[in-house]
Amino acid sequence: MATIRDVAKEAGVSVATVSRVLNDNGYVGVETRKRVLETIERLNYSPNEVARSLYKRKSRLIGLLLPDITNPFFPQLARGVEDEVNQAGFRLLLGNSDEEATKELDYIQTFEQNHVVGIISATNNTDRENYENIDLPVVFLDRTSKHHPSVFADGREGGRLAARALIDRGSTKITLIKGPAHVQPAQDRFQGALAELSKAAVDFSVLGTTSYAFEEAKTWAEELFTKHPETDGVIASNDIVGIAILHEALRLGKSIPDELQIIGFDDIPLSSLSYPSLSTIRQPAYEMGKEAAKLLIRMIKKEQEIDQMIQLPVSLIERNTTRKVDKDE
Amino acid sequence: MATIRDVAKEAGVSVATVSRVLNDNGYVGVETRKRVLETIERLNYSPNEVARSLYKRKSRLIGLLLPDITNPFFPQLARGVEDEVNQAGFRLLLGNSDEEATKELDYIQTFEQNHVVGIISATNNTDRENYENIDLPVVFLDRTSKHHPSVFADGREGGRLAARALIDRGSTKITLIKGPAHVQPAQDRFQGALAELSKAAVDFSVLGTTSYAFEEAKTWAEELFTKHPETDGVIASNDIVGIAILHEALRLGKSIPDELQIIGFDDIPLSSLSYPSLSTIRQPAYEMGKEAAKLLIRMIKKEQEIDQMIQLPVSLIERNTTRKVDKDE
DNA sequence: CCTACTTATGTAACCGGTTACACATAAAAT
DNA sequence: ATTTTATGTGTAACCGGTTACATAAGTAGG
Repeated sequence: MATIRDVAKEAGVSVATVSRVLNDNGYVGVETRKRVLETIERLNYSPNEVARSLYKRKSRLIGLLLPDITNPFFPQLARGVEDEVNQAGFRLLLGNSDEEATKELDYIQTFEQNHVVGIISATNNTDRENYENIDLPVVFLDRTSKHHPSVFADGREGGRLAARALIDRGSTKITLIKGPAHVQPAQDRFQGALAELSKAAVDFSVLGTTSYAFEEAKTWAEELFTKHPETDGVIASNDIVGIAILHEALRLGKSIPDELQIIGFDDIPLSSLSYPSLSTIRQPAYEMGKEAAKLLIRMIKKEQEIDQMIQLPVSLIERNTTRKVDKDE
Repeated sequence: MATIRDVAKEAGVSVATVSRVLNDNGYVGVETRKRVLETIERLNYSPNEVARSLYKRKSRLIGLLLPDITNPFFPQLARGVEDEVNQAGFRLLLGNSDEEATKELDYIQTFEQNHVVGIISATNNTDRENYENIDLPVVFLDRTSKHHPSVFADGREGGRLAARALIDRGSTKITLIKGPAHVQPAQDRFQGALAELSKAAVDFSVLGTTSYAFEEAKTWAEELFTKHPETDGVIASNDIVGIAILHEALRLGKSIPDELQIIGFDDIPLSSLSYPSLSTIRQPAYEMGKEAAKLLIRMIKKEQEIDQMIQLPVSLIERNTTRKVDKDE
């Protein structure tokens, strides 16, 4: 692998000149520049980022910390982040925390050791000491923090929308699935839905769950119909749980949406492919990722004041697990 | 951020000694070691990976190149890779290529510039010049290459299994969906299924597709039933397409699996949550990721000769889009 | 004609680790 | 008692970029 010194020698100039050509700063004569560029080409030279990072004390890497890329919601976030940071010349160091504090800490350390210029984290416990003595730009994604800028969807409003949707469409015995207690956005949705249900003239019950994993979603679906067989409307904590419930309901021979309405949360790509297709509250995951990345990049470039909180709107995606409602009611 | 020199000064030793303590090599007195460790603790020192990488000419990073993390098959691969490399102390630099040669090349360059110690790529065009002048260990995942070790599932056998399954369960007018021509494993499956169908006493037709994206899957599902309304068995190119077809079939009022059997490929997590749940050919994605990582790590450590090709078995996952068959036929 | 500024280029220090080599002492071998 | 060998520690070069500073020539202004 050729170094800048090789190029310098070959082109008959000093390393400083090569560096100037490379970074397009300082004065370089037209002829010299041409010669250097030609030599770079010829030697197939590409600068060593590591050496550069060492001197500059910063790399062109950004750390992205997710709970679990295997959960279909996160790849979309990740893709949004990636597309945006790439455009600005950055690359991603990726980590899955599995919501474990140790793994999280390990990754944060890796990020620092590798001189990342910023971190985007979609992790719980946002205010844990983990993030307190970091002097890097940090943006929380799909989470909120008092101490760091955050990008998230309006979960409360989402919960309200979901509840309103079922109520408006005639469900009267609603079951509200409460997602894991430690997952912030799950609780926001829950609170929003709870508030709306409380205001309305419907019966409802709450079913607590502890994770989002596929396997367990099936268990909860079964539990739901054992505990609340008479329910005629379910607000799921996310689309995976929603689809699991749909599956179980069909297995039990329930007619959807006539006997039972179901509404999910997230709008993961596969939701539109369930049958009946799942009505859901959409979070603009890809856009959220992009916004977080944009925000982080602004922080990295120290552009003016940055918005501390970016809340993106959620929307009701009406598909076929909820009944149609007359527009003019 | 404290440096090794700060630690050395504080502990009253030389940087060499601190380095020896850090890396646990060379001779260090018991007392000295204790003092150094205590100082490291007190200063909250953690070594700068970038400086280390520069001297060693290798980092602790591994490059992972995927077509698109948004496709539900790949997060599983990625997770397998991550879990395995983490255990060996490596971290991941992630890139999505979107199957575009330019992006791919850009990422490979990033990987090299950042001194990654190895690359795992799940990219087509494995034998493109891209990978020819790399003097790093490269493992192809879910793809094969003549020049580099590869980890992949037995796609041909998968195709045969899928075809056999439908034939054995009584489909006689089968439609075989041919995945994108440039995606190697899709073609393997296709060839396998084709071979099996050709041998059997069934009618069949082939429908070509050009991508795996969600949106387009719906289009092909519609196209399928327009062109071949009488089909009673579909071999989908992957689970997403399979689920899209299932969705469309149900929308058209077809009874599954009585009127129409469907078999997918991959066994993505959501396949078991479709209704009826999707029968499919399972690829052990997580394990494939792990195997690829293990292989790469062995190459990095230059342990003995390495297996050039690791083929993992596929298996038929019989769920409810195929009919039950008597065991003793 | 002299000063001041612009343009062009080179030298060497620096970033923060790692390690070859030198040196010193103590213990073991001859 | 002398030579080896094992143990413990320090000095400085090195990895490959970037950049502060020095030097020099050309040219614009007074």
